[in-house]
Amino acid sequence: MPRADASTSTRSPKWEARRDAIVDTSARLFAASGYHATGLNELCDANDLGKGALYHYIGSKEGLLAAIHDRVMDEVLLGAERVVEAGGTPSARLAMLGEELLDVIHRYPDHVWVFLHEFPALTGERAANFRERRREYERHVEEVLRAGVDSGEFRDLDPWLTARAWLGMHNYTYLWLKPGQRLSARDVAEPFAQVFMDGIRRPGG
Amino acid sequence: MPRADASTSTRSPKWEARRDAIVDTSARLFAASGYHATGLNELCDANDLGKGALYHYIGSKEGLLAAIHDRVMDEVLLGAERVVEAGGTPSARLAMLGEELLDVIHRYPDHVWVFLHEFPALTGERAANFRERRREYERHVEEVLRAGVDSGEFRDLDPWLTARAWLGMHNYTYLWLKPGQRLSARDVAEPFAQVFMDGIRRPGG
DNA sequence: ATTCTTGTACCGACCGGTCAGTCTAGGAGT
DNA sequence: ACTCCTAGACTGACCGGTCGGTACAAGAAT
Repeated sequence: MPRADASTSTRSPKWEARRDAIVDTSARLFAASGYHATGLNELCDANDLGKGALYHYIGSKEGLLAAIHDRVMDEVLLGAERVVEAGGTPSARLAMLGEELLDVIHRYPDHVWVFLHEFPALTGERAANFRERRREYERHVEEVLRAGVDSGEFRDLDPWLTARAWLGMHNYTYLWLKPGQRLSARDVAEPFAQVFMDGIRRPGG
Repeated sequence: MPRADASTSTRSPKWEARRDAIVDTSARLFAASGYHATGLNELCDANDLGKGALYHYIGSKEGLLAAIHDRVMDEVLLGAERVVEAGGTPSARLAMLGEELLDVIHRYPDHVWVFLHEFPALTGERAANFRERRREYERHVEEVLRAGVDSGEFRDLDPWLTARAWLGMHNYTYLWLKPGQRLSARDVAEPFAQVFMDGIRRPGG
């Protein structure tokens, strides 16, 4: 639940800012060509840095990939926590969860693209950490669905399976939901919520 | 609409069969480690072939990737055509479309994984061909939704956006829908159809 | 004021290794 | 004898990553 590396940072704010910029720029390259297909030299060119300087900031290529993942997961889990704090009926919470998720996808299209395509490239502890945070988010969704079934607001559905349907519907927008396009995050979140909510509400509700 | 290379094949049936086997085996490797991360030598080992023999069948690494894509798209479009031939109400057609799609994902989990993760690695004509066939399938979905709106069976929704919701919900199952697991394609298709259909049906229908 | 010290930011040549793909030579089937 | 198929040595490019060293700014010591 805390941020990726939190307060253990021993670096200057300037260093952190530069690193963040590198992460963002690199996410764009990875999204455009893929993680393995993007070479260190391309990353250096795009960031206006030599290899030595780049490694001064990122440690390793996989560290850079992990930083991109962390950025997305930080935002997504923060959104989920806001939903928990806001409370409300299961329907309201599910709708807000959708808004928050689509907002992240809309604001970080490159990071999300990389995360959905390249997560298998993470290894060891980094892979385990990522999987755990992803599962944590999925549990939030399942929890809301379970609450709705228990309260009778939703019909008697399988929370796990229904969560997968919900996640697919929303995550898959990474292919076409981009800033500066026709549709905003809210333009999509609303009709999606309407379809999904009508689809799972108890008929007599 | 026709198969990928159709009758232009000048090769023997034995050659075709061997090639198909290579495509299937390689799809497994690509799905496990990624296209760029899987080397030619690994492909040779897995297929029990030297580099010369492998290239006799695949032409190039990207040709192999394209063959995996074609296999999926052949099946998916074939399913869509069966739906068109079967006819029926928009609801019935959409449900059948879902069954067919999940059946392909369930039967070709590796191919689908590769296709959803690595399609940006296709270049030139191969990329254009793939995009066209993908769009063709998406148009099938939009068409059914439009028909449902026109007939009054579905409420007045945006066919394009709703098709994306439907596609996401179904395609995203590639992450967990595998043969030999708890859930069959039909086990998933049915509840998915129920959620989606209730979500888009006209209230008074 | 001036030298010295320290640490951060940075460069790019260079390392061993691996990549996709080619080529030569020959075995197997007809 | 001819075609089809196959192995694996080989090529040149490129890979991720390291390393020796430079530039510079901020203190500290004189």
